[in-house]
Amino acid sequence: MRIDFRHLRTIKAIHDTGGLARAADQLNMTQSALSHQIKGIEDQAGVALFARRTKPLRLSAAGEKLLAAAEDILPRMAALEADFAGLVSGKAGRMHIAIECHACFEWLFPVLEQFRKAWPEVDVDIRPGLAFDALPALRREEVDLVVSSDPEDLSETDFTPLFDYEPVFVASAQNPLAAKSVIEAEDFRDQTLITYPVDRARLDVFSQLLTPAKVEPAALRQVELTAVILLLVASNRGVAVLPDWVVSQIKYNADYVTRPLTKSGKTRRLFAATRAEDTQRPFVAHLIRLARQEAVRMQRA
Amino acid sequence: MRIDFRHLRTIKAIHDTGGLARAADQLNMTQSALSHQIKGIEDQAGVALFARRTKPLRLSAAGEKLLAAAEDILPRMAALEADFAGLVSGKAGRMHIAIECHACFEWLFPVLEQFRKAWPEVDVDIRPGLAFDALPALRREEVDLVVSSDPEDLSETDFTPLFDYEPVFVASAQNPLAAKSVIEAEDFRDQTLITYPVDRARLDVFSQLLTPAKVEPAALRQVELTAVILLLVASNRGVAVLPDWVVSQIKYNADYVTRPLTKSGKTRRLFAATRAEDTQRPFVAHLIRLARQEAVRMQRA
DNA sequence: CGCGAATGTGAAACAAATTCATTAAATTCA
DNA sequence: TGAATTTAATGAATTTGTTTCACATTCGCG
Repeated sequence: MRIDFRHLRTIKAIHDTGGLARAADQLNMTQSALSHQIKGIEDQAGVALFARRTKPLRLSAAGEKLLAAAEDILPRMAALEADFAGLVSGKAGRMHIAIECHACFEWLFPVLEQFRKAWPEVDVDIRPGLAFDALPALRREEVDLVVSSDPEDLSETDFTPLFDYEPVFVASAQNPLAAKSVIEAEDFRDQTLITYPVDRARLDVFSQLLTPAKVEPAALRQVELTAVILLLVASNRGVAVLPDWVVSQIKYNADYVTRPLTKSGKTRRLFAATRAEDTQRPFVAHLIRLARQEAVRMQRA
Repeated sequence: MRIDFRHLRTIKAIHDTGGLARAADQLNMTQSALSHQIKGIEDQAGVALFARRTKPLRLSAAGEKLLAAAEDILPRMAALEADFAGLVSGKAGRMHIAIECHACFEWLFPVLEQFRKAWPEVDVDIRPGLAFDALPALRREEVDLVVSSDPEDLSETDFTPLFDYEPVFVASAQNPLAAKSVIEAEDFRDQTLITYPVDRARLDVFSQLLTPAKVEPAALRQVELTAVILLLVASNRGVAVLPDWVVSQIKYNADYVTRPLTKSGKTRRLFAATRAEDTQRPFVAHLIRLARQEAVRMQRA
């Protein structure tokens, strides 16, 4: 007989009530069961848990140690059960997010800030390094929501539209291309293109424009932060293609101009991908609602 | 099915080995048993522990929580088992001591200091407030050793002699009684008697002299510390009766004199009382040995 | 699409914990 | 002190729960 939670509860009840019979009552068992139980542990561990000389049972040194362990462990177990209860009731859960679209950090943070306040028991995180296989990771429950602009027709996966945007060309006012009213793929041939440090397939400018047109820019430069990209563009160190809302949001410098792109002039749409089973869960639906609201607020800006 | 240590071990093994079959192997069970086990918890708690979509089983949010609990609790349990092992092997244990003789603090502390170093895993303590019923408390395993000068013929209880002493009368050199070479019970009638704050029955001066002679001192004063008793005696605020070794040990002041007591001039003996079952345990026997050594050292002083 | 590896399932076998009935022991109180 | 009462221990029977066995199912990968 291995020591077990049952035994911890037993020793605690005996100590609390001061007797086998009362403890048995509290635990809804017979006195005999408890007697057998403690005999079991004593045999197994080879120590006496109680001083048997006296009639109301008293803890021995070993018994005190077991009791101490019980008082450590039982509350920890209660906490676990509370966790589970939270999970079942829907108040708690996990919301680990993968974003394929790098610029999306910009609007995601305020959304998550609101969300955290509304669902304090939900474990929120953004998982980096999944820009690639984010949808398989969603299916595998490695993450719980993927922000993506390339919906696939997967059963078990829902794509909820968040908002529409348009990739726009950004360049310094000094750049010769500023003179053109519309930018085409060929225009990139002699430019330094500044992008986020992610795979080409995940960048609208490549997937929508340059790759189909088989155009390679003169140089590439990868920059992490949107503000820094715009700074570099403004000082004519290169050109970029960013979602329209990013450009209108961040106005550190008026020295750059924006121009539509021919081929990808068409509107793109951003989606929240979730597992079908989760889409209706209260906190998942709420996060998506918050994200759409934030998008509206942002478009107005 | 209640959550159980078995389940904690299971979830940990599955996580560590990354598969049911391998985990089953590690736990010396069949894969099927684990499958049933997991299903059991999931049904009981109403949460999924694993993402079932993927083939190598992956933990779900609830599973992560259970794993976290396992990693909290299992080491605590291992510690308990180590405690028990120590208890069984005799390296660990409890040594709670009751002293009927109040002066004994004086020589007990250095003994316990040595003892603690020799037996770091034994829980050493001095239990106050048991000057009375110390022997019953010993039998009830409330304490493990009683320092007593009144051995009783109890089965199950051993009395091991520690050392002999003589209660001696102490008074200021200015006190008229200093002129007498031997002090008798009647001499206390017009004196202030200073004693430890314990029951009369536990004080040699009453049990051996005044109570049999039906003599009541003019006044009583109870003082906690031996050094303070001697201070008060030296400044002639009262007289006291103390074990000879106490008086010879503490020589803060030479202004007091010591005189033998007629009636109780006979030697008294101090014993270590232990439960018969414990007397031969290594650390119990060692403590008694240390105590006798300290007594010899002290008598020489 | 099918093979192999991994997991799930149900019935039966097995093991373990609990109960019932009773005994033994210690404590209380008259 | 001794009878009454409370409290714990024991052993056999029963119930409960866990594990195994044999087989079905699912998934991933070539």
